[in-house]
Amino acid sequence: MVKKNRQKIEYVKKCPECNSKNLKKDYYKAEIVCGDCGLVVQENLIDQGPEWRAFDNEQKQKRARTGPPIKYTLHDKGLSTTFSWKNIDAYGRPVPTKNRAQIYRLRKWQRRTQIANASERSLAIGFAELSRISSAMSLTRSIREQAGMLYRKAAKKNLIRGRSAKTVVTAAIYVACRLNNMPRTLEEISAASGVERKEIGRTYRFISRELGLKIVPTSPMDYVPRFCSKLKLSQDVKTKTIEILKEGADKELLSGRGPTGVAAAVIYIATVLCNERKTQKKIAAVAGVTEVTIRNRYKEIVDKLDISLEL
DNA sequence: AAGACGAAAGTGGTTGA
DNA sequence: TCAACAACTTTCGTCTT
Repeated sequence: MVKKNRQKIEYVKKCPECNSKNLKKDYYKAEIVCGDCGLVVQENLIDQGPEWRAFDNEQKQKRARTGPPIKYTLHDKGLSTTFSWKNIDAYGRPVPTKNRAQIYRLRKWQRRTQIANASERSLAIGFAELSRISSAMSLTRSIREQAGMLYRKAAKKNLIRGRSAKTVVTAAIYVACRLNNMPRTLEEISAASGVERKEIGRTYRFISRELGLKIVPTSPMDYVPRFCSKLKLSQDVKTKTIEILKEGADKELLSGRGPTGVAAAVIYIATVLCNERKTQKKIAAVAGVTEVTIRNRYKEIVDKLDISLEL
């Protein structure tokens, strides 16, 4: 359902003369006229609606020349100016009656300029959150944009209802990373965004299903460059790792295993082979798995590929 | 003392009846 | 809806460097 963007003016409801509710708005003469007795009940009417009409969302977007104010801070936690509903001034004195009407108008416009409507608002919150998280994770521009696009799509499909904007944005980032073959682990994204891991996973599954995204399972290869550089490993190790992974993929012994665990184990093997040994603990920390998993994987791989690791 | 190893029990999510 | 299940984690004792 599309919400009307038009602001409601507080119109007179009944004709004071004949009590008829049959009032007609006349935007050309800018007045409200009683449909029964012809009395002009309100003058100087301002037509706050657009002069065009739109019959669907696309038209609405095309024709709208203005949007909500692009000031993210307005949507930030209490950073924006608000008017108290109480009729007292900054010193706690009651506002004189003659100024009340003015204050009332100020309040009204304050509200109106801040929030165009609920969906625009959550969009703004989302984008503010998006830029925060993506810079914390130093994501590339194209991933940011894709995440933004996904978020917009999700918003259009009303998928955010019942979820927090932040969670949906976070899930969008996760998806965008995967689509660009630059996967991040759920832990990494969780750390940068402050959203719980399982919450991200749930939301990510939900939006990828609803938006009909085809997401291929991640390959351990995608993690290698990032993990290696975090561990400050040489190019030799990286090359070796990729080599082993390719061989492993050919023999189909990597399927069904967590890609991060496999990547970590193969990196471990490569460091040993290249005499650049890192502890399992360090690799495990970078990859977000436990040492035990590394051990299990690398035993399997060494067995199947006949790699001898003399120490 | 730190790292590596492995057994055993626990966890969260998927699957199939 | 529930139990079975696979992958992975946690925990902990033991061995190795």
